[in-house]
Amino acid sequence: MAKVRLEDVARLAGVSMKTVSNVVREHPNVSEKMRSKVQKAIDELGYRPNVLGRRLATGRSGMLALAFSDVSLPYFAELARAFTVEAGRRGYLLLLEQTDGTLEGERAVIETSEAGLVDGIIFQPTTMSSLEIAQHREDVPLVMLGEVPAPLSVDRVMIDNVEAAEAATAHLVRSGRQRIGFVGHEETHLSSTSSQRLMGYQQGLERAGLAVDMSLIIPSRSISAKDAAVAVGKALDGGVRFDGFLCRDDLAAIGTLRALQERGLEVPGDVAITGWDDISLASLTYPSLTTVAADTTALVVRALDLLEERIEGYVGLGRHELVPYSLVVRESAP
Amino acid sequence: MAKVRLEDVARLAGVSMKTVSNVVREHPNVSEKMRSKVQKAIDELGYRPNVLGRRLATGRSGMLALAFSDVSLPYFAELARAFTVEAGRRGYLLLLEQTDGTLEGERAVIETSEAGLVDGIIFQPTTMSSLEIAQHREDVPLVMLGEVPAPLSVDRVMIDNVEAAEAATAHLVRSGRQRIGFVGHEETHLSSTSSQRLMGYQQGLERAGLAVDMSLIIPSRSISAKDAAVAVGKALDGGVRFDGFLCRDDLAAIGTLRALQERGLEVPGDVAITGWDDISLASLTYPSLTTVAADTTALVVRALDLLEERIEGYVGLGRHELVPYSLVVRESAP
DNA sequence: GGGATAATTTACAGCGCTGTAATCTTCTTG
DNA sequence: CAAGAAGATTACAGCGCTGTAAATTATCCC
Repeated sequence: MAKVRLEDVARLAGVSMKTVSNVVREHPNVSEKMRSKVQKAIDELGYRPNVLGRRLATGRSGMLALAFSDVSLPYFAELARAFTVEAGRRGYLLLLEQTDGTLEGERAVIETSEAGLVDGIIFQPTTMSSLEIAQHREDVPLVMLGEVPAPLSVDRVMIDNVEAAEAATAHLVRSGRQRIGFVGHEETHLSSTSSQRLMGYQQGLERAGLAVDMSLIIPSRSISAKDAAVAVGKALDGGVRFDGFLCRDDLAAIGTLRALQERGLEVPGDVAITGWDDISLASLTYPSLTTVAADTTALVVRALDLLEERIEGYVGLGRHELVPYSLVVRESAP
Repeated sequence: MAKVRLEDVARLAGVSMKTVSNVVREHPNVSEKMRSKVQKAIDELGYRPNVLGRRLATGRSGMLALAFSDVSLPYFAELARAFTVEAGRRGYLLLLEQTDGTLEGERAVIETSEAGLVDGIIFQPTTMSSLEIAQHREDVPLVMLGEVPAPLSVDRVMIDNVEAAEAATAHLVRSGRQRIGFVGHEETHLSSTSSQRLMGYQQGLERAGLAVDMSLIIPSRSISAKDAAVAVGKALDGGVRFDGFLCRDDLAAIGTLRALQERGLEVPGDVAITGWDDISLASLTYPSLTTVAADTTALVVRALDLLEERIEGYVGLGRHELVPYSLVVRESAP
């Protein structure tokens, strides 16, 4: 079956192309008579509008790009799901782009976004500088996610990482922990995410009158459970004692948990652990993880709200919004 | 800065649009003189080709859709990552579609694919019937993934689930397990995936001379670690004894692990567990999971090979291919 | 150096659709 | 019942690009 075009339908129905177009798009000013006549032709021919043609004509592609480092990280996977669903509800399709957290990858995202393929882009950078982000073509609406400093001109949605980290630290302190470690940040090139969480950790300790002990701060070769396990294991084997861990994210927490259990330490008996992100597996480890949970729904909704406003033509300084978070208390740090 | 079109570049460089187009696409027959002249104009204007225009003209969108139930499931997230990367290597962008495993969702995928937006689609259905899949418009190349029976006309890549399940079962038997349970299939509307794995489980038991005991077969309310944990917990609390579990997937295995640990049972001492998918966290649970690992790279590469061949115009009966798998032996079932 | 061949470059028609503006109907209302 | 308003329909240009085929220029060989 050759492809059916708008024109074919118009010819069969004996009306103009525009009328068919109006019927297809449910334009209000179409008489019932026309509508049914055209609909009949559409059904008969099995016509499907070609999205590309429409998009060229309207200048809207109906697609959004979602760009972050790596979907295989559970937090991003869950974020991707939430965005796909909500974007779908708003009539957009989602293009997935991964940057691997590299500068090249992030630049590629910006490039792609300029090719007119997508109407807007939701971007969680890891390394790109705020300056460079600000220089992207202004005609492509962009909303940032995450902790990288946002240029004044760009919208951004995040949670207050410093505050949340401080709250989690306070929670550990409250349960009597004194030697609280921090695990999972990068060994070099600290990301903004890690640095804000570290800052909150430090504040939390200081506010509790505890000294920051550098030997308790354990970086990880990569953002993964495996490397966190290795790093924590090495520290433990090196004789460092901990009674609590503020982990940069749930993956680090899972790695930490394993490193402790391998060595016969009890969680939370000997050591308490908090994670970050509240990935769905966080409630299924044993013990389950106490973790910082961003209000993902709010995050997604606000990000898309801001993006749609930009797409509708809003101009103005970047709006920098915070969405709520909560500390979900589970077994690993009651 | 208003958008720059091909025509603007052509005018500035004093050449035809087609020549600019040729330069942009690195067409071989362009003289060096022309190339540099045009390139200069391109740089001066900051021209970026508009992908939509190109695609309308060539009839190729350069996009592929990847459709499955839910990216937030780790296996799919990891699959999505592999596909994005490999598709990117081949010059395609990936559109993510989620079906939630519902018939509606799966139909929507087929619909979208017909709108000419994507050049092809990689689709892992859960419930759609082979007949209905076969009826999709033939002009949209489609490659199936997974265990749903594939129509004769459609390409499909999978691993031999029955054989793999049998192998995993045999592995459990070999370590002396006698009361091996199966966990994680649907309570009603068994998916093809579950049913094939159950079949392999049954074969494995029978071949070892063990009887199939229905009380050891534990369905789960949903494909999730949480529901698997609940289901297994209920069985254990109901007095059913197990010394091994073949789990439908790693999530079920994680849930099972937790259910056992909560009740003070040792893994693998009292009970051995195998999972399926080898998600990245499988090596970081404690104990780590023995699991069936599909050769994802091969899967992705073959799926894209087949799809590209279809896009290039290959017609012919559906090719049904198997890719290798292996049983990764870790702590949960040594 | 002339004719033939190969290499470049160009003009132009679309790809499939929608916006605009113009035209034609139908409906109100004094 | 006619004039004007409102509603429905249409013709057509054009979104930004590339394929085709024709036109032009360069290259080759005896």
